[in-house]
Amino acid sequence: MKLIKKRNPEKTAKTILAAATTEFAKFGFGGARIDIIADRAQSNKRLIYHYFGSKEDLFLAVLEYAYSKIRHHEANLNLEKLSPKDAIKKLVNFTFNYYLNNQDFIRLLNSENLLNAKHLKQSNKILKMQMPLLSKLDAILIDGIKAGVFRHDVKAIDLHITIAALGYFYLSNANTLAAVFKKNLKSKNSLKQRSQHIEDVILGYLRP
Amino acid sequence: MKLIKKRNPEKTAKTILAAATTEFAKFGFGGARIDIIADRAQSNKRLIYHYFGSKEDLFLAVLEYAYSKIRHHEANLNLEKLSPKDAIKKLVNFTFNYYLNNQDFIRLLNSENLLNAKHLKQSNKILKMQMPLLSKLDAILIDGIKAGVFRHDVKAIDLHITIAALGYFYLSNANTLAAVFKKNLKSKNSLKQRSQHIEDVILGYLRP
DNA sequence: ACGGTTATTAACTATTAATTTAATATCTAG
DNA sequence: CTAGATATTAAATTAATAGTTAATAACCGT
Repeated sequence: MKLIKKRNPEKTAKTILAAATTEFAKFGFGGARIDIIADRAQSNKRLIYHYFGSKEDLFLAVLEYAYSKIRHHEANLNLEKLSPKDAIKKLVNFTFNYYLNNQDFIRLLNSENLLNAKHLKQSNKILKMQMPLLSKLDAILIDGIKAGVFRHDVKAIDLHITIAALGYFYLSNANTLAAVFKKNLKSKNSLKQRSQHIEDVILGYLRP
Repeated sequence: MKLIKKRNPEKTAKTILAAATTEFAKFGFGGARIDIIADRAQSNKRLIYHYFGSKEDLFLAVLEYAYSKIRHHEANLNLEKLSPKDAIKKLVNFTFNYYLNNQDFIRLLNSENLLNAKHLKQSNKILKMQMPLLSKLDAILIDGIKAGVFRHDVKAIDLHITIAALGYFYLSNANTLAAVFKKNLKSKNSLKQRSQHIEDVILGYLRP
């Protein structure tokens, strides 16, 4: 008689998703191994197919969950309560720190971009997630422009991408940059400096 | 009697390197197929091992060659002849356009970063390549600060990374951003706007 | 308490792909 | 002109690995 665990479908699926996140982040879509995900989840390969269908569908589930997490955090920043300048400062610092503390997210996105976002393109959940932040940012910029503290030609989507770029690139390319500059970009000191530089760039740019 | 091509070792190696660049850029290190590289180079799998040793060594050769190309272009910009502001403008626009016209380079770097730069870290050629541009940029900044057209707290390495980040991230993540924003970021118009925005950000930031 | 549904397990399969072996042809130095 | 070195080719090898099959156990409504 074989030993079979007590059933717990939801927990099993969640554990698989978490193990898959780690594995995909470490090795990318192609490099990730279904066997390893199953082992790490203390589960069975067959269950991955049972719950998620295929390696590709599993990867999409991982991506969707990763996006939902960052959007959720962003939604809780309460930027509305702050002055335009403080709101931008808070958003900029949050963004850098989120990437820093969730480098799995960066690696998942890099892997997906290498695949031309073929999984995300199929997702209908993703589309709706992004809009809230973008319109919030738009409102902040309008306020700031009216108050005369921001330059007039700034667009929300441009700024959003730029804020992301400044931290994301630094972290996602830290390894090649380190090889090229022979400098450890992830030391506490380097990170603090980068964070300050990013704030300076965004606020410096926004000056009227 | 089998037909065997006339010998041409140098051309063979070069052709393999070019085919490998395309293949690695398209599919990343893990996704690239030695068979396909051999076919595309109208060559033979065995020759890849003959000339390059292994898939990993081939990838490193591809990376080193890709870096040497961009550094070579940068070296020919003749920034010294321009005013500090014009020099920065030229560098910023060159950088974006180079990435735009050489997206293989971006994809190679993304793939290498997903592998924690394990190949580049072994390279001794790479180290020496980067320094010329960085010291040139440093000279430009010092001039600009003296002339009172640049802010006093700007550091060459920070600015260099930031200039790279603004274009690189936009292009490397264009596919996921497009999925999320439902917008084609690679249309002629979007690219022109982005290019202008990047210039605005850098020059806006640099104001004293 | 039992029968259908769903969760779980282990073992199998078919395929793919990096690397090697071994055979043959071309080149080049003396 | 010939022998050793190098370039080229085709085919074999070996190791992984995504996905499947089939068997069994737990759950749950009635």
